[in-house]
Amino acid sequence: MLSTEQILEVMSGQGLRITDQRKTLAKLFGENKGYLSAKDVYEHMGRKYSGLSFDTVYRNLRVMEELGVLEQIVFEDGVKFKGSCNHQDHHHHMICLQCEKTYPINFCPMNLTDTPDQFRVVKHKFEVFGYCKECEENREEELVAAANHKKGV
Amino acid sequence: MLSTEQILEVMSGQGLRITDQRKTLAKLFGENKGYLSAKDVYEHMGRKYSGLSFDTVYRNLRVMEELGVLEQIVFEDGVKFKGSCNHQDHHHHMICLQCEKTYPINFCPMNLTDTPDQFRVVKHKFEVFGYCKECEENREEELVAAANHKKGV
DNA sequence: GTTTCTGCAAATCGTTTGCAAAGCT
DNA sequence: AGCTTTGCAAACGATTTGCAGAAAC
Repeated sequence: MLSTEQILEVMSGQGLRITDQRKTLAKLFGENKGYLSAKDVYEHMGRKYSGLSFDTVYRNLRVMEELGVLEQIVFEDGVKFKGSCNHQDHHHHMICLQCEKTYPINFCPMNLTDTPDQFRVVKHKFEVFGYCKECEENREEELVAAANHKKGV
Repeated sequence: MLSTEQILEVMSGQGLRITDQRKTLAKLFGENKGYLSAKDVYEHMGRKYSGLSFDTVYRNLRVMEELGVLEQIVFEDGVKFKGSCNHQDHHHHMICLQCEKTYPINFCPMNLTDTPDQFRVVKHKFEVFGYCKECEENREEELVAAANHKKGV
C-alpha cells in the first residue's frame, strides 16, 4: 500500500497542485485498507470541509485513478476505490463483504488455467468474497442476540 | 445454454404472458452466446418493433434475470446479459473482449486457494478476458491492412 | 501572474416508476 | 373479463460538464 506521503509525492511529481482537499484524500486512502465509494469519500471529507462539492470528489478520484495511486473496482452496487498496492508482484484479493477491507492472495490461478491457443488471454480477474474474522465475530454476536430475542430472552 | 423454446417455457410456466416482445427477447438470447447490454438489446429489437420503449426492455431483462433464464454481469462499462448456462456444474468463463462471446473454463481455482480460517468465503469470481480465434484473425487482418497503408501500399 | 483547482448549477447517462391504454389467456 | 404488459413521460441516482472565482506555484 502507498502511504499518504507517497500518494502526495506522485501527485505533485506529475505537476498536480496539492490542495487541502487532496491532502485529506491522500490521508484517507493512505490509512484505509478498504474500498470506498464516492459517497463514502464525500462523507468522510465532508467533516473537514463543510463547503465541499461532490464533483470535486469525483474529479479527484478520477485523476488519482488515472495516475495510478488509486485502484478502482466495479462492484455489484457501484464503483469503489482504494489505495493502490504498489504491486511489484502480481496477486489477487479476498474482499470482506462487510467492511470491504482486502487481504492478499499470493496465488494466481492463471498459471494453472488451460488456455487453448484458440484464445489469446489479455487479462483476468480473480476475486474472493466473504467475511473477515472481525466481521464474522460481530455477525455471530448479532445472530446470537437475535436468537435470544426470538426466544424472549 | 437454454434454447429459445426453453426460455419461453420457463416464462409461461411462471404465469408470464408471452408477448411478441418477449418472443423476440427469448430468440435473441436463445441464439446468442455473447453478453448484451440493455442498449444492444433495444437496438436488436428496435428493428422488429418500431414503437418499442426502453423501459419495456429493462423490465423484461429484470424479470428474466429474476426468473433465472438470464445471467447478469457487471462489466467495467456497465451491466450486460446473456442466456443462462443451464449446466449444473460450477464453472467459469473466458470472455472475448471483441465479440463478448463466452467460453467455459472447466476449472475452479477456489479448490486450490488457501483460505485461512480467518476468512469465511461466500463467493468468488474468476474471469478471463482476451480475444477468441475469430476476432483475433480479424484483428490481424486489420493490423496488416493498417501496416500496408502506412507503407503507402 | 499564470495555470490549475474548486464550487455551483445545469446537463447527461442509465435505469426505474406511475399511469392509462392495449394485449394475452 | 380479468389480469398482465406495454408505451409514454416524468422521476431518479450517479456521474460529468462549463464557467467564474479562488488557490497553488
